[in-house]
Amino acid sequence: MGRWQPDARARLQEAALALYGERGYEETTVAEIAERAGLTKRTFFRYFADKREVLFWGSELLEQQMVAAIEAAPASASALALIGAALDAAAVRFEEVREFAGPRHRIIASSRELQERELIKAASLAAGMARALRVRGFGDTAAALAALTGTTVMHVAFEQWVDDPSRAPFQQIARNALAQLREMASTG
Amino acid sequence: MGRWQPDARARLQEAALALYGERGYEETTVAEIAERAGLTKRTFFRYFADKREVLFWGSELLEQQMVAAIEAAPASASALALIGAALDAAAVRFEEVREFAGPRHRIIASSRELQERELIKAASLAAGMARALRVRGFGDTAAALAALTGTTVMHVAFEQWVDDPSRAPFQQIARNALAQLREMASTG
DNA sequence: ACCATTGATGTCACCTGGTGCCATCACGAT
DNA sequence: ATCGTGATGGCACCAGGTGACATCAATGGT
Repeated sequence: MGRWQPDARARLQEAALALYGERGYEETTVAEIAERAGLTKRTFFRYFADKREVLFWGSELLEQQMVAAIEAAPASASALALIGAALDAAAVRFEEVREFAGPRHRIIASSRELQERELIKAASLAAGMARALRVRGFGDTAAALAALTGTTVMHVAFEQWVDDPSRAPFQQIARNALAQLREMASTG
Repeated sequence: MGRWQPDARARLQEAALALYGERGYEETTVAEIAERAGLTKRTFFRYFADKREVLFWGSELLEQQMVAAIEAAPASASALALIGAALDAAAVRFEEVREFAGPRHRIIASSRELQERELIKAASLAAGMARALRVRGFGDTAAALAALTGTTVMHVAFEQWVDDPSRAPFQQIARNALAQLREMASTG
């Protein structure tokens, strides 16, 4: 045994999730999170850039997997077909963390600061997908439109998926949403 | 003359815009903004909820006008046609403030905090438009997809419009972007 | 002219998020 | 045993943000 317990980062994440859930995000102090994890405020900020980031650590992984799906798809695919592939990749990730998705989502929904952070993560994701689409030869406008449409579908599908009593798979919900959007855009 | 100069809010906005532009957002202090406006930090926070909000005051007006456009459109309109009407309304507002749009946009682009705030304003706008679409009889999913698609098109069009050397009208750029999105969604 | 009310502002104390700097302590390598 | 090295603690400090209270100008009534 050493001076330090292992997994300081994970302990801080667990403590934050618990306290944010029990007492609310704004009512929870970084010092309290650190204390619950057996650490100090100063150490918290060595692992996470700010009080919000502790809930979003690992979001780069989702972006990487969605971008990788775009890069791996067949060359003949249309822009929205590539977005569909990225959403399938997101579905894999979401199902992995389904257990934590509900509580985490409720916490985020309760705080404007946290919603802001989630939105900029989505924007970063869209920027990454747009870059991948441009690499595949799509123009700036087409790439941006398709990538942002991807985050739109992901957002709408996520809201339906989380807390869905029938526990339908995210992939199915997202595919339906994307199909509905295509239908909407091609008629009228 | 009285103790108070008039237009405290406007003076604070001007001071903030100037200082954010000259020295950068993060390098500017609320106390400095207030001092430049001949006021104090405490008074700044009576007019604006936080340091970011001073750049976004009046954004409710845009939302109101876009929602009103949705409410005023003919009953036969499709969801995306209503979004097109809302974008036309946005075009009117944007052209009114074209003079300030460039500097303001560059300031926002320079700061993550400000980008977060802008994103949540767009999300609020989308929520407002979705509500209006539901009132018009569209289902939850269709309303959310269409409204978020509207903010997507607005965002992409805005980026092209601001600082565009040819000074093409926002309405034209947005209509082109929406048409391109429809095209993309209906093929492939 | 005098006074009470009201609303905008100033003053002060305080909390919290966040950071820089340096000290400390356990562990592994030599 | 000693010497780094890396993770942590401690402390001072700044800025954003808020609550409570004081202050002062304009207004209106008497």
